[in-house]
Amino acid sequence: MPIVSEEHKNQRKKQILDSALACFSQKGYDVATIDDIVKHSGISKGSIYNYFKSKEEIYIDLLEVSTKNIYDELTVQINKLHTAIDQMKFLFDYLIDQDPSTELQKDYSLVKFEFQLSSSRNEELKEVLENSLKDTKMKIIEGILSKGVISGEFRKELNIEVYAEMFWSFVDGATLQNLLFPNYPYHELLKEQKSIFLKKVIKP
Amino acid sequence: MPIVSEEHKNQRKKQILDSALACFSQKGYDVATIDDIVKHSGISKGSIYNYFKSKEEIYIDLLEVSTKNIYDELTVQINKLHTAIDQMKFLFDYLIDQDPSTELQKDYSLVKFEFQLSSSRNEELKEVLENSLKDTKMKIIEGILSKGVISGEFRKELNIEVYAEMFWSFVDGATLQNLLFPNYPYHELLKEQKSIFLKKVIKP
Amino acid sequence: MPIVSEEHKNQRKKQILDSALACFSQKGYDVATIDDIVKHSGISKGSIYNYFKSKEEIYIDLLEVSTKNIYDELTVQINKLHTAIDQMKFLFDYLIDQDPSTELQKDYSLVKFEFQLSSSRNEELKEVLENSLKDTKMKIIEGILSKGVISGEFRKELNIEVYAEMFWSFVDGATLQNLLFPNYPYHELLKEQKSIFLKKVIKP
Amino acid sequence: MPIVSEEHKNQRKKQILDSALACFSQKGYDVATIDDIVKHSGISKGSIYNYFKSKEEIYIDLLEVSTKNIYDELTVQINKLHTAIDQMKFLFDYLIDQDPSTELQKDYSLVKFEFQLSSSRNEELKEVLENSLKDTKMKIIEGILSKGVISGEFRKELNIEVYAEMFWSFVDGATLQNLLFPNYPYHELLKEQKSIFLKKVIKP
DNA sequence: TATGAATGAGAATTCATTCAT
DNA sequence: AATGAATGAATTCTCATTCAT
Repeated sequence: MPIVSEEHKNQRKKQILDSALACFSQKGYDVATIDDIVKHSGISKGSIYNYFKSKEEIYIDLLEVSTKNIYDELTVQINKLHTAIDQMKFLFDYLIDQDPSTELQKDYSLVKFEFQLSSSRNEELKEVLENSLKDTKMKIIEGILSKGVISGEFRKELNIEVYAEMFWSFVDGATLQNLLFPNYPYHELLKEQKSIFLKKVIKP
Repeated sequence: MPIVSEEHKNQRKKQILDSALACFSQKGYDVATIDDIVKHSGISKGSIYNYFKSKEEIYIDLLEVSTKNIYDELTVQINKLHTAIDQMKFLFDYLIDQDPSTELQKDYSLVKFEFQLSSSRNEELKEVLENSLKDTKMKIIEGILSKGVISGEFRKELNIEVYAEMFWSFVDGATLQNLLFPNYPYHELLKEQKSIFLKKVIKP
Repeated sequence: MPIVSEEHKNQRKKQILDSALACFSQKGYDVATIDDIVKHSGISKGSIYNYFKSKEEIYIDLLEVSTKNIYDELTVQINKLHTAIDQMKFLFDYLIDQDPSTELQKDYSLVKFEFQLSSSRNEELKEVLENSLKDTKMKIIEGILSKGVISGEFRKELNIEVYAEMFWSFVDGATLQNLLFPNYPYHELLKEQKSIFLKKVIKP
Repeated sequence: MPIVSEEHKNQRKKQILDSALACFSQKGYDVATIDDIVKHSGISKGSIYNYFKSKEEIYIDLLEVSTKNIYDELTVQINKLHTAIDQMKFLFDYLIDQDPSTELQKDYSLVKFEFQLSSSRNEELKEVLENSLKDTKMKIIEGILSKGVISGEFRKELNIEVYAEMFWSFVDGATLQNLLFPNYPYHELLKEQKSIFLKKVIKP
């Protein structure tokens, strides 16, 4: 018989994660302190430790929840479309429109990149990344590509895995550059890449 | 021991930077401690602070020196070639051969990516990145592209800046993915990208 | 323990300042360490830094609080007396009675002298000294002198500022010598000075 | 058979002590570093440790040498005068003329006060102070006073020790205030004190 | 003698986590 | 559940002193 509703608890957790996102984005995970989150969220230190058992748990939860939110929504939109080509175009356009991304998008991207980097040194984080984040992203593009191959829209001999990796490595690379350099031609690059990628993939 | 040769001092500095690279790569800049560098290098803490005035200075020097070493060498090799197409191919092949890159290469890449991330939160680092690291990389590719445009090898209407950014965003993106995911098809991706890029760039 | 009364927090602060006084007095500000204060007070290092943000802040607070306590009390006592001559005599007697002063008095005096010295090299300390410490002391003596001039007890042509400075320079000088040399004839000197000073000041 | 002449060694020592005086005055003994002295003197660290076995020894030597220099010279001048009254007047005038003292005078005074303070916490320093510094100063004034009593210039019943202490406690107090407060009326105070002191001391 | 690189104990300060209220 | 005071291990950096050259 909980004193506080599940609803309220989720609300509280979300509040903490939102603040954590802001703080980790601004200062980086290692430099940001629990006190930063306290100040940003207005929630006491003790309370934060009621909801999460460590700073690292906040980090992991943050990434899992954010990623899920973003890609679930995207998947729904993509599945509304009927051809692989349309889906592919939609995915590109969706990513192109992200710039000039919202502050939230930017925060998320920064934190995600740092997480990826940290994960290369920390087994627990790596597992989260592999199982949760990477998987979600790859499923989307692999889904579209195999759908296209099956439907005959895309080239039969297409190496799906390579093209899927190629897709995200370019997008992630561009997103990173875009975060780091103010005049980065994100739009142009993605548009260019869209046309190149489609030409390579679509059956001539 | 004093009144020691400049040679010896440079050797000592290099030793410290080498250890710093290993430590920063293994744990990340924030988590790695000066004591880690002490342990790894066998040089005392006091001595390290005789050569560098802060942990941050080690970080910056490390990036500047490493980058200079890598790209100076690369530039020399490229300049030996006479056509832009050969230079472009050489650059791709050079990058393709980097994988499965030495441990040192990997360490450098990891640290460089973390540096890029940190630089988005720290003006001093950002300046180093802009003035030193980014600049060096961009000059190489822009040099090749403009040489090709002038010589007539490449398309006249080529937007050099966009293609230069595109080139590195892809390479950096792939390098990052390669670092993070063991089965990343780095070779295939770069080869594919080489053929795509050349086709786009070379006058038909 | 949190959500603790303001009372308790003030008590804690006082405890830290008391220990700081003891430590700074015993070893000097620069030589005394935070660990000394930890050991003396039984309060953990982290806690001390919850109450004061630096060693220097402890120093400044210590001086301000101590001075305020001492001179506020003294001012109250002086204001109970109705003639400037009585006030002047009381002030001398009060200072004469300070010797052989309590340990606390001695500690305070030592720390105060060191603070004065440090303040000649540190703008922040100098400001505290000028605005808080010096001012408080000068107000007391200037108050008495001008009261005496107005009431006709003291010589009309008395240069109040000069005599005020003279008063404290002598007292502070004697206090310092007294601290430093065990057989210093503090009593006799102040009694002598009392009679000289009064004779010079009182209208013949 | 020394390689370097005694002359040269003394010259070197003096150079170090001069720099030490400047550094200790500017930053205080604890804060000033051997490297500060190295920088100021142009003499290497190793060399400094050839001439003095520790930072503290520099401190002690500095005080002893400076004090000796100052008071030896003063004693010579005083002994040229034939009456105690003239000597007393000369001493006052000498001290009055010290303000606006030279930078060197100021440095010496600051360092001397700090030394006095430190000596209250350090037996070795205390001994130096008692045996060397205090003694020298007291001898001068006690010499004059007893000469005056014997010659009949001064009051027979004069308590020489008390008046000697009183003299220096006032002078040192004023010197300290003068160092610390830019507008301190050092001249006026000493002139005033000169007339008071002489009146009290000279046989009516 | 002169040099200045090397050393490491020790300083101030921070911060994730705990826990009494 | 919520609070925020308390803790102390861990961090960066300093500096008197030593000693090989």
